[in-house]
Amino acid sequence: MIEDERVLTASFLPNRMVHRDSERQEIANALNPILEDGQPRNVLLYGPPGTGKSTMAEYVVEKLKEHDSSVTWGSVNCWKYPSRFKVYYQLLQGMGERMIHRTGTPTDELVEKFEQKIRSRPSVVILDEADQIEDERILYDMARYTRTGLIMIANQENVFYNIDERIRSSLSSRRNIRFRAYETGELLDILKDRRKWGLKPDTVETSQLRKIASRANGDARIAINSLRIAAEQAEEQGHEEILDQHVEAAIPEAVEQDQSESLEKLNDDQRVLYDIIKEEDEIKPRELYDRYSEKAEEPKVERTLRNYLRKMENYRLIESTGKGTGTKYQLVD
DNA sequence: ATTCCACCGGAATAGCGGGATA
DNA sequence: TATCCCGCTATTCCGGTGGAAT
Repeated sequence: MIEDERVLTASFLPNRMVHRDSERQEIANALNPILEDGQPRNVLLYGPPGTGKSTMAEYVVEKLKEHDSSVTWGSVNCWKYPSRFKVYYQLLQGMGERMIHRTGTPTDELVEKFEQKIRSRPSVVILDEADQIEDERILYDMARYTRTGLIMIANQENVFYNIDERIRSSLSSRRNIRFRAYETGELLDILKDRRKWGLKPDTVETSQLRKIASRANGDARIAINSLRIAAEQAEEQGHEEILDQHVEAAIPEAVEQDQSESLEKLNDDQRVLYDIIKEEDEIKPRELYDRYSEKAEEPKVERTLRNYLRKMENYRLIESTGKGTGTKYQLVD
């Protein structure tokens, strides 16, 4: 039933981006100067998850490379790699630099190596989840390099509200490009595309795709994953085509997989905190600390818990409401 | 209006793991 | 082998903030 599994994953880079023409054009216009020895404008792509931000960033870079094969580029997920060292390490790895040790190497050495790599060449850096960056100098560095286009990706437009004024001004000429949630009809077109290249003919009906599209909440990642899961389940059960029951089961499964990925990134102590908040569905900090100290074998200090909680908020697993003494934590949703 | 308290998060620091060097 | 260096995490200390109580 499945023709090409990769096409049915959200990270697959399609050879055309449906319903994102103006966005693509805007990014290309901002970056094109690097091909003519000029200074590009930096861009910030912002919008909810599953709206094509990361995919579009890579897509535009691909097109630039087709135009000029000397274009070098790197991409980092700043959620997974938030420190200055890790960002440069990832960038260099992506550029084929394998001879770096993870420990013992000073960050400045990585920065220097990176500068050499991109010197006097057109280059692009993609910082995905840019709001998770822990060291502002990264942004400062990136804005400084000549002939280097910077694509930042975040959920919110106001990523740079509480960062240093000097850094903000060096990024001030950036273009903010909004990626809105997909309409159901647009998601349907995306799914049709994936069906064409990913599945054998006549295995899923358009009405079934429409059902997935309407339930995905404008999130293309959820939609595509749902289609894949439905196909996998149908295949597993030896069917020649996807049945409605497969579609029904696949959608919540896709949502759940999305969430459990985040949960896996928590350490034991963070997990304890998460479970307590889940139990209580709304809890004040004092009580949360106390309950945690009882449950954990080797409780961490309060300040550390605050760091954990902030991190978990960034992961969008929990959220806090109110300020000062009125603060309460709860699960997101 | 003033005081009090819970809460937040920045800055400095120690300890750890692990490569590099001599 | 002993020592140095590096990034990272957890910890200590503490000033600032805003809601609640007086």
